[in-house]
Amino acid sequence: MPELPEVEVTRLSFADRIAGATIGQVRLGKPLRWPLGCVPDDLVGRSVLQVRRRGKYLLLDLNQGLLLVHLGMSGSVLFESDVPAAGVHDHFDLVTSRGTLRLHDPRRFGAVVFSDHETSEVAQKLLGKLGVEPLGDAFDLSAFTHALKLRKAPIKQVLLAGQVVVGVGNIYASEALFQSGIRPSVRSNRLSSQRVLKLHAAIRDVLARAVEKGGSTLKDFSNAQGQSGYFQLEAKVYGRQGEPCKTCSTAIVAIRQGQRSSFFCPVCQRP
DNA sequence: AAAAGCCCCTGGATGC
DNA sequence: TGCATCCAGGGGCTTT
Repeated sequence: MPELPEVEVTRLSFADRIAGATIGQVRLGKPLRWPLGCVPDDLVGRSVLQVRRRGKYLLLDLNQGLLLVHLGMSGSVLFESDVPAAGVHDHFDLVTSRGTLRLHDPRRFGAVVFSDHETSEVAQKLLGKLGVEPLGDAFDLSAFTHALKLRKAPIKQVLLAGQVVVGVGNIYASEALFQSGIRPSVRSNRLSSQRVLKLHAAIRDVLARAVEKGGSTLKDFSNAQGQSGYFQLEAKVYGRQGEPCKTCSTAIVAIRQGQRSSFFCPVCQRP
């Protein structure tokens, strides 16, 4: 499932190659989560300046306006000079002078949205409430500590909500909490400053290592060159319920939190 | 304002 | 073999 590392790995795998490309044609498949927000032909002739990332969104800056691309649950992007004929799950093709950018998304929770400006209403609706970038300088310990003090929900759900810190989805929230020895059910405002310190470091460490490994390919994630990631091989708790903890051999436990599964070691992660 | 629950979607696993 | 059911979860939306 694309979280920050998968989106960043995707970005890195095509940003340089698409920069400077001119859009020649746009093809739409089945509807995605939201409509494109402009007539496809309006994009023809514009050029792609650069590709940025905000949380789990890819931002394609055009010489006029920008495209916000979200991979949802099952999305992946391909950017090649020659792409095969569109399949039933290929819902967006941006044909450019340097290759075709294709969004493949079986479950169609993903989206491609055009906006005149990053500060426009449509863009702010998607980006406006996002928390800080965990791999950036703005993710500092004191602000993180303060933000967690203001929340009473379980820490796992506070991380997933993305209003304090972005990009941490179900896999990396479980892994970061394991690495910092915190049980997912602990209330955010009850965490000691010592534990917040560990969690802060663990989030950065887990996400950065996942980017280095090319992300996690649980099912079918691949980058824009079709390459899989390998971080799933390093998962300590995610998807390992009943299996022995790699640190203490205790069976990993799965619980439900907010319609999502959480995984933890009952010995290594204390309430 | 925060928190909790609902819903969108399809493929794969499971059960009868 | 076939069919029904459940589950995966990002995240915006609505309700509490």
